[in-house]
Amino acid sequence: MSYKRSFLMEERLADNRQRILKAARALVAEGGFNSASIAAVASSAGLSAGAIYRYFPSKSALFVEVLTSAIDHEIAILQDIVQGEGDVTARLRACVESFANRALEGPYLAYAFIAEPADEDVDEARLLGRIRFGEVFKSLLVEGIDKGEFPAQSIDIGAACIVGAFTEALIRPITPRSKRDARAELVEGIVAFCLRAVGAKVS
Amino acid sequence: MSYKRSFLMEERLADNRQRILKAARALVAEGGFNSASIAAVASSAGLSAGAIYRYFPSKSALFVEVLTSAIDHEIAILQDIVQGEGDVTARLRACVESFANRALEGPYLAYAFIAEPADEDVDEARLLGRIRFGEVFKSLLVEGIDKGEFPAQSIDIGAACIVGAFTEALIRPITPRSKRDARAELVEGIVAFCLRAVGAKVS
DNA sequence: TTTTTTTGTGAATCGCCATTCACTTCTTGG
DNA sequence: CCAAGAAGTGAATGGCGATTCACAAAAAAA
Repeated sequence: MSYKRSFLMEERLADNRQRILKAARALVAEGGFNSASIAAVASSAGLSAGAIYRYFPSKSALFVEVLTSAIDHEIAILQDIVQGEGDVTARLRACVESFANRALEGPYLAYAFIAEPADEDVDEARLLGRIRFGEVFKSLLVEGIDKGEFPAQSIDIGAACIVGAFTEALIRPITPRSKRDARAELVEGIVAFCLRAVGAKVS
Repeated sequence: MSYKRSFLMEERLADNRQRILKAARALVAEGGFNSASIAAVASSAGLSAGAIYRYFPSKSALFVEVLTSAIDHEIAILQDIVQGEGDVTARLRACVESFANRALEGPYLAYAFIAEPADEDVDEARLLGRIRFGEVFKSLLVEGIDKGEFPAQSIDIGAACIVGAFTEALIRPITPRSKRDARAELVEGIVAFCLRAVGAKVS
């Protein structure tokens, strides 16, 4: 009597959902939120506009998920580095480098993470993401100070400043109309700035 | 034959224009771009919506002007400090303090300067503003390195990072839903971070 | 004062999308 | 194969707010 989704059906549905997310991510990545209308996402995912609403209650819910999962991924990478080996200075360096490099890959996506305005809900997710990035750096700062690698300093402010510093330095090249060469130099410059800022010994 | 505006008329028109700008600024300052619809600006300036278009060709033109003139003002203040007395370190400190303090006064306006997304045109103006802020810090960095107060370092990146650092540190408290106490501490923390970052001697 | 030009009004238009919905197409269970 | 339920479609709807426009009020010219 009652309808029961076959395994294959379940798969297909799940797959659709993924495809929607992926399409949305890709659109944001290459053109910012503006170019990511429901219609565009739908067609790019090979579905109709209406179908999107079988998977997500609203546009912002969709993009919150896009953002959040991208951030999750990013944070996981950073966490790995933080929990890794080496002195705190080296790990801080690695975090900044890693983040910066990835940001330089997908300009718009990073831009969207960081700066592009959108929905209230999406913005909230973004803010949360920043805070989470901040936490990662906070933990490094605490450890560094503990081990005497860094001088005493305000943890919260320092963490926010680090996030802000590389964020801003990235946004200029990230921002639409500009080439990005000298990537390595840029990243190195940012790293150096951050290390000096926290008072790391090896500059 | 041809119509010629009386002096009083000219005055009144100029005054209207100013009132529109002021209303727009005020609205942005207290509620961000969202709450600054043409209708709102108009009524707050004591005019009809249609009238706005006699003074500005479009909404974005209006807001570009709001933003630009606010930034001009800000830059002028910083320039003054830069051209002032004292060693470079002290002036850098003064710049960061000054900017941060003013940002903390009018949360939303600063937020709008820095982060709130809007029109393409407005964003462009914002980007330009950031670059201009960057210039100010660049000149300080150059001077500081020249005089041996700071170690050699990448000027452009350093300047961008400074702008980014205090910007981010300010945005969190600036962002709508959060109290802001401990203002002095925050500002001091940011200053300290920036000074360490440029390698200033007195920390 | 009458005429002409400019300024001001605010309701109607217009464009833009997200969201909905009546309908079609596919799945499932019999 | 058929009936019932689920998924998918895409044109219509609806809301929002910038922009326009036919008209009214005010100011200058005659």
